[in-house]
Formats: sequence, structure tokens, C-alpha cells
Amino acid sequence: MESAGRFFFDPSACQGNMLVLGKRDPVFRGPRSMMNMEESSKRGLFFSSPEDFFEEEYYDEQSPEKKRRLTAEQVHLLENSFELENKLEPERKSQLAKDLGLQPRQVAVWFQNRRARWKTKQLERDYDLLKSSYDTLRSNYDSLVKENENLKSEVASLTEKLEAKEATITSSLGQESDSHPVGIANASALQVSVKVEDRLSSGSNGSAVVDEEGPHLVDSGDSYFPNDNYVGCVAPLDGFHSEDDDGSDDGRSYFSDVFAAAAEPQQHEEGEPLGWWVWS
DNA sequence: TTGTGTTTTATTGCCTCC
DNA sequence: GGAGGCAATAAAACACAA
Repeated sequence: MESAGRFFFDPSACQGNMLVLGKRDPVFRGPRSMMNMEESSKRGLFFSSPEDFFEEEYYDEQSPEKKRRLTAEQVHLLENSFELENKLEPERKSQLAKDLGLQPRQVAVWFQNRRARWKTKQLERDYDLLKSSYDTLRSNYDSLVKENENLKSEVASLTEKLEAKEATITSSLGQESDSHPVGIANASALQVSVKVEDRLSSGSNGSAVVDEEGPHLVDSGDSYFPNDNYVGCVAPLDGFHSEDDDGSDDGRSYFSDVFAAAAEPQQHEEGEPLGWWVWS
């Protein structure tokens, strides 16, 4: 690599007087804004070593306008420093610049760009996290909808059977009513069956579950699920919005908690920031 | 070799904080 | 008002397929 092993040499620095540029002073000028050689020698150029600065041959060969990449070693040191702390105090900036043979402005720019890169990566990570959460929730929701459908059809089939049985009982009672008085037992049976049917047909959309041996009847109209475990699963779905929803947020969004949780500061590997770009 | 996409280095303009 | 941060962007350097 052409730039390997080169240093950005600041002539003033070797006199124990590091040149500190103002915020808007360019590190070097590209084709957009050329600077002459006199300016270049004041501002500093890229060289393999401080000694090269004084070698006229090298000076002639190397265009001062060329943008040079940092060496692997420089990048490694900067990365280490970034891992320690992604913000740069003036003292650390000066020290790093001195250690690396760079201008403080270059160090600051490198940190600026590094933070931007980190933020992009972090956004990608967060997106993946939220997407997988969404996918899981979506699949749970879909299976609950399926289960709901199955339970509905089960209720319908049971209701049908009950009605058939009831019809049989009614007709047999009709046949016997002439010759025999209605027995107490039969009357009770009828009452029970009617009562059960009433309960089956009550509630929203006939949503009731009858099982004398099973859990308690839930007839609130909110859920088919008989106990708190199921209710816990279903309740948040009340606020679930499909893609073509009107977007009103009067109901609780199923995903709001997930998004909130995902947005909460997390511990990342390698001492990375805890939040979106907030460091510990 | 060359065209093209990606990464890195640097600038500019705007904003916030002290 | 100056310093520092960030977003947007330019442009050089680099990677890589054709």
C-alpha cells in the first residue's frame, strides 16, 4: 500500500511547538481548494518519517494534495482509544496526535467519523433486534388466531350436538305427555339443558366455553381463555394494529412494550455504548 | 485494464452548550 | 462568540468483477 508506514509530519511539532489548527482549518487541501507549497509547509504534509520531510526528492515526488489513509498501526491505536472512550477530550486528542504523528484535527475527524460508523452499525443491530422481536410476536399472534378459530368451531360443533339431543328429548317428552305426567327428573333435565344452551349462546359471538369438569366459564366477552395464564397472553393483543390500521393509538400497542424494551439501554460486547449512542 | 461499488478521510453548515 | 458535536456530502483510496 502506498500510504503504509507514512506519517503526517508537522514541521512545527519538531520544534516542540505542535501546530494546533482552528476548527475550520483544513488538514490538507484537495483539488477543490488548492494550497501552495508555502502553505503546505506551514500546515504539514504526509511523510514516511519526519526525516523525509527534509528530503527534497521525496518532497517532489509526493503530491501534497493527495489524501492519504492512516497506517494500520495508527488505526489500531485509534481503535483502542475509541474503545476506551468514544469522546475525545482536548488533552487526549493532543496526546494521541503526538503519539501517532498526526494533527489533532485529524484525530478529531477520525473520532467523528468513527462515531458515525458506530452509530450506523448500532442502528443495524437495533433494527435486527426489533425485527426478530416482531417476527416472534407475529408468529405467536398468528398461532393464537388459529387456536381461536379451532375453539370457535369446536364450540359450534358442540352446540349442534346439544341442539340435536335437546330435540330428541323434546320429541320424546311430547310423545309421552299424553299417557304420563311430566316427571320431576325429566323436567329437571330439560331445565339444565336449556340453561346450558343459554350460556352457550350468551356473550359476544357466542364466545363461551362449557366444560363442567374443566375451567370456569369465561363469559366476559374479552377472551376465550379460561385462566390468567391465557389472559396474560391475549390481553395485549387488544391494541394490536394491522398494517392497514388507521394508526390511532388509543389502544395499547402490542409492540410498544417490546420497542420500549429494545430502546432501553443494553450492555453490548466490547464495552460498547449502553443505549443508542450513550456510553457507560 | 477499467468500470463500479464501498470505505475512508476530510469539509461544510448548522446546532447546542458554556 | 468560540468550541465541539453531528449530518450531509465530496473526493481519494481501495476492492473486485468482467
